[in-house]
Amino acid sequence: MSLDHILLGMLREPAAGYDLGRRFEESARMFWFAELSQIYPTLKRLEKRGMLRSREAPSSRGPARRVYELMDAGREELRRWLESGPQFATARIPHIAQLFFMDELGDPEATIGFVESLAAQLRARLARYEAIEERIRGCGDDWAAISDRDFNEYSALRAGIAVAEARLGWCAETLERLRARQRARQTATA
Amino acid sequence: MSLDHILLGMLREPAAGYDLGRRFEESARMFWFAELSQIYPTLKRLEKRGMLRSREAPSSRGPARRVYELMDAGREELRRWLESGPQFATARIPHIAQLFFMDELGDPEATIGFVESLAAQLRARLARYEAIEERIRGCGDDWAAISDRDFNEYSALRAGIAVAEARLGWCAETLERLRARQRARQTATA
DNA sequence: CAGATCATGTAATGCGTTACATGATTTC
DNA sequence: GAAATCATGTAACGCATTACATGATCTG
Repeated sequence: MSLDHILLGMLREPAAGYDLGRRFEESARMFWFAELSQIYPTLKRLEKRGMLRSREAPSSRGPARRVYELMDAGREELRRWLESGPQFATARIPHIAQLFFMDELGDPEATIGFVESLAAQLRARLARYEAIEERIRGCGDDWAAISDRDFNEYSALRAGIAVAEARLGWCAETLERLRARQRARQTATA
Repeated sequence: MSLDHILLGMLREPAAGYDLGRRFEESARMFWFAELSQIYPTLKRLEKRGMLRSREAPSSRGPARRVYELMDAGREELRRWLESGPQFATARIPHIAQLFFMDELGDPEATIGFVESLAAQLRARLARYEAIEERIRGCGDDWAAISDRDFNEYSALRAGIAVAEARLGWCAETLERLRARQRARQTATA
C-alpha cells in the first residue's frame, strides 16, 4: 500500500515514470525500490483514481515521455499517509534467517565464512552511503540554512548509515564470539 | 522465495502448521513473519514437491493435527540455501519513506512529533527483545557450553537488538538536530 | 454458556518480480 | 554498426494479506 504514496511524494514535481525509476536507484534505494514494470501500471492506476494527471511531452532522444503531475486528491492522500504516524513493514531479513538455521551445515567454519561475507557486503553498502553523504556535505552550503526537504532527505540517509554501521558492529562482535568458540573447541580436542 | 526455506529450517523437528505459526510470533518475528493462511498452502506445496511428508496426529484438544516431517530432498534444498551466501531483500522501510517526504506537511513540529512517536515504538520493540535476552541469559547454562543452534539463535536476537538500538540512537540524534533548527528559527523570527 | 485457544483450511485481492516486446537516439 | 541510454509498456507468475468458513475443547 506504500508504493502509491511514495510515487505521490516523488511527484510533488512533475516527472515521467522513467525518471522515478532512476530516483529509486539514486536516492530512495535506502528505504524502497520498485521496477519500472511496476511503476508504469501504478502511475496509470493513480491517474484513473484522479490522484494524478498526465500529458505527453517530447523527449530529447527516444520515444515521447508521459509526464505525471500531482492533483489535489493525490496531495491529500499523501498528507493523510504522512499524518497517519510511523508505519512499519513486517520484517523480512533473509540473511538473519539463514544464520538462524546455519547450524544445519554442521560446520562452525561455514558460519564464520557466512558472517565474514555478510560483513564484506555491508561494508560495500556503507561505503556507497558515505559517498553520498560526502557529496551532500561537499556541495552543501552551510548546514543550518538547508531547506526542510534537504534536511529530511539527509536524515533518511543518516538512518541508513546508522543501521549499516550497527549491522557491521554486530558482525564484528559475532565473529569474535564465533572464533572464541572455535579456539575453545580446538584446545578441548587437543 | 524464502518462506519455503524458513519452513524447511523450522521443520528439522516435525511440527504442524499451527506450531510454525506460533514460532513466527515467538522467536522468528525479528527476521520474518507469515500468516497461517500462507503457511498451510506452502506446506502442502512443499509436500507435493517431495520436500516434506505429512501424517495426521490426534490433538489434545481441537481437530486433528497434520504433522510435517522433513525429507531428504527438503534437507538438501535447505542446505543449498544456507550455502548460497547471504541473501538480501530489497529494502522496504515505510517510516523512513514518510520522513523523506515529511516536509510536505509544511510543519516542522509535525516532523518532531513523528520522530518522537517512532522512538516510542522502537523503545517498545527493543524492550521486547531485551526481555527475550534476559529470559535466555536466565535459563541459560554457562555461555561457552551452549549448542551451535542456541548460539546462532542468540546471535540473530543480538542482531535485532543492535539494529533497534541504532535506530533509537538515530532518533535521538535527529530530534536534537530538529529542535536546534526550531530554536534557530524562533530566535530568527523574534 | 461465553470466550479463548487449538486446529485446518479456501477465496479474493493486491503487491512485486521476471520475462518479453518495441523502438528512437547517442556515443564509440 | 554495436552498445548504451532513453522511454514505454504487457503478461505471467509468485508471494503476501485479508476476509471468510468450520469446528472441537478447555477455562472461568
